[in-house]
Amino acid sequence: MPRWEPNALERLHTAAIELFAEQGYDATTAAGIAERAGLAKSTFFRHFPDKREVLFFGQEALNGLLAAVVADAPADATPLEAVGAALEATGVAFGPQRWEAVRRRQEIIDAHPELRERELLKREAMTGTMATALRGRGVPEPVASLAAQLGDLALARAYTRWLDPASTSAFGELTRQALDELRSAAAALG
Amino acid sequence: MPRWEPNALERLHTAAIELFAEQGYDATTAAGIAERAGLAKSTFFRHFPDKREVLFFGQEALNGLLAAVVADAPADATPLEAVGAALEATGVAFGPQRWEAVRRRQEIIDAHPELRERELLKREAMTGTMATALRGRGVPEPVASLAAQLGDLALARAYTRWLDPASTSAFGELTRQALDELRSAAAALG
DNA sequence: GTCTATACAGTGATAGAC
DNA sequence: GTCTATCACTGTATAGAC
Repeated sequence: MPRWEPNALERLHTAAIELFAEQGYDATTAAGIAERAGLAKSTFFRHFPDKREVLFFGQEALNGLLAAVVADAPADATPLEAVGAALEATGVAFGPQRWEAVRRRQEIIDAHPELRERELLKREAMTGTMATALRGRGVPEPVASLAAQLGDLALARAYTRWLDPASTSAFGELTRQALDELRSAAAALG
Repeated sequence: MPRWEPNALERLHTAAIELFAEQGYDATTAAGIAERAGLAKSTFFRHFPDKREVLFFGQEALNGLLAAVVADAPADATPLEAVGAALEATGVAFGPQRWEAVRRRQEIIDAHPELRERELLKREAMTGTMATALRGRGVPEPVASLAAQLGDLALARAYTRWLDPASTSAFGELTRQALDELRSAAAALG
């Protein structure tokens, strides 16, 4: 029997979500999260570089997924088709049963500029990942960056629609639709 | 004669730049900046909401400029033409005599993730400003957001080139060139 | 209306022990 | 990998000086 319970990281994540819901983000301290998880404050900071990061748990995995899907797209796929495949793949994180949790999390982020900042950094990382993967496919600049940016914008628009209580479409359908709209708009721009 | 020296805000800004150059960003405290400026720590936080913000002094003015130029573009200008005019207008902040200061500032930002975050937030604000101004011209979504994003990407690419010591072009020329490249790439995407 | 003084909660880092 | 303990610094709040 170990001297401490395993899965400290996940317990901290869960405890944080609970406390944010109960007390709000600001009123919740890192020490309080650790306590709820049965750990010490310093243990929190060992697992998460700062308090904000606990809300972006799992983002790195999503990044790896994006890179893999873009890289593994058919050789004759256009840049936008490869990006579209990547966006659809992110749907694994946005099943119907996760809607409520995702919505609550996003409300917290939207209400706190410091969390908006962190979110933008994560989005930039995702966009950069897609651009790099596209260049790995031989797509030249500035096409790679542009396609990745279009993907980022499409993902953001799909995400917003998915969170809209009035919407009923699956996430994959929304990303496809958003990217289509943007491709048409791009073609009409110049 | 006033009981205190005027321009506290600018003095703080100048002192901060100096100390960042001398000691690095991390080793410089808000109290140290205030002391160098002949002020108290609490006065620093009266002028800047946090330590990072001292490096983004004047960003709001640039935002207002973007909005005005997009709004005042000729009635028959396309969305990208309006955006192009806005990007060229930002050139006032990037004259040759400011190159060294801008370069030093950017080196500090690039070396500190927390400053990268703040930079992304400012960029998003600029992009949002342009998109809103375009909608004000009657440009529908998602064209307005797309054009603004293209502008953001063009600005970023022009900025990077302008900071490249090997480059000699004026900022306005670089923005025009970057936006042209992106328009071509967008047309070729789908 | 701008600055100062002081006290305070919380973050995040660090060092040493189990 | 975790704990305790300590610490500098950030950022807020308050009350007051000029």
